[in-house]
Amino acid sequence: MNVNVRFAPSPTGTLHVGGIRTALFNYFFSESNKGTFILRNEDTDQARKVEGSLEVTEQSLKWLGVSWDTLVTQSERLEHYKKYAMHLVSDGKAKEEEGAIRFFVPKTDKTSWTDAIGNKEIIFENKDIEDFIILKKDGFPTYHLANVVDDHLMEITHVIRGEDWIPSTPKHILLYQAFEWNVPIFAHVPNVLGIDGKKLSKRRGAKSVLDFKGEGYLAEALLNYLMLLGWSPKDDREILSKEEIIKDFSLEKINSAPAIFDSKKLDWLNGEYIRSLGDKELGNRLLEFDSNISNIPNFEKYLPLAKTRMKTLADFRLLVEDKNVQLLDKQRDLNINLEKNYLNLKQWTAPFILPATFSARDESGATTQDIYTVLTGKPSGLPFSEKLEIEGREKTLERLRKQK
RNA sequence: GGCCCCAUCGUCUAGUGGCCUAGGACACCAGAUUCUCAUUCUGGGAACCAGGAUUCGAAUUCCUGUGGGGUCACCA
Repeated sequence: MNVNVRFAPSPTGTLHVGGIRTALFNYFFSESNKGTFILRNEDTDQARKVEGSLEVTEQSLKWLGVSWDTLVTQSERLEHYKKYAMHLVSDGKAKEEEGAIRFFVPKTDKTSWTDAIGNKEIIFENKDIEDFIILKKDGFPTYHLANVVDDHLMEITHVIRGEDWIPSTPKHILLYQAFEWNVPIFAHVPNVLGIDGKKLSKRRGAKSVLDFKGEGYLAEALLNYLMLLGWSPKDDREILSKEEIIKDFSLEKINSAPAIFDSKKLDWLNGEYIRSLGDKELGNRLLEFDSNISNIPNFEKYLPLAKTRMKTLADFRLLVEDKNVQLLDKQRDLNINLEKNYLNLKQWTAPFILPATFSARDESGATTQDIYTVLTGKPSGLPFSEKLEIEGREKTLERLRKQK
């Protein structure tokens, strides 16, 4: 199958996860059919344009490992839109109106198409569709015109976009028919909803893709999670690499119902990906995420201990760093006993630290959680014997003395 | 409100007339392992929106209702 697809964001803000999922569907559809993938910057709205939006989109895509074949910008293609708009005018299908050009919808008949999502026919009565502007008086095209002209010129075979475009699809089809062009296949993918059940939007606090990066999510985990939202492989697999998705991807397997974004499952997946990383690789990812982590002495030694306890890369620092708290009486006793036992310890290694710590605990009538509180300021954390071995005797004793 | 889309456990989903007393995953609960917390392992509760119709048989097909969502710009 010959496949050409495009992802066409407008540069009016940062790309959130709903938008990126549409990009992902385009990308994987193109990849699995060895097609081409165009990134099209739809900057035809002068007023709403936000500087830097395209760059953020590119960064987001790159971070996720999504590549595109060409980048085109609509504001550089104004003459095309104008030319085709004038065609319509001279054919009597559109008319100049106060400096703008309006397309006339034939009010009889119906317009329909078979949508690839759910393989269903969607029908609109033409009388319900209003005449619409195709070229604005500032000389820029509206989405409808620019989209149809570009999709035709770029030989787009499959238009994969959000389902909020369904109501304007008949307008686009009417335009294709007016130009006597072939109509591409439409695949309207359901929206991603927030926990409130409403469409994700920046206004309602939808996070951008780069926000997830900043919070310590792994690109492959986010990508995996997003693909599971509304799409599923043939079997029960949940953890899928890019290659596996490319192998399995098809439009037919996209669900026709909207999906709610559930961060709990993302957290789980991210943890799974973190645990699957080798220590060295995890260390590199941590440094990329936060270069200050290199200031933690022997930070790489904590990796095997922290790995099973992390949901995001940001958790590492939280796990390793200690806190200061006010001790209870029995914890104060424990503190004293620990200092005594540690001073006399023959060897500062985990197998020695462990029994010495427990005997101090028993002498002071404390609990194991008290040990963690005294040693780290937190009721739980990395296994103390190994953690203390890494930190060294001096640092440990210093803490015990200070909080006496 | 008009038009359009959608409807399986709390969430993501499998399921395209009999394999379904509905499967998997997350989350949740319980137990095991464990130096805490996690990880890991085992087990558990949890769903076909409602009502009609078609059929020997319906989660799967068709109607109606209800609910949710989207869209109604010289914005995309």
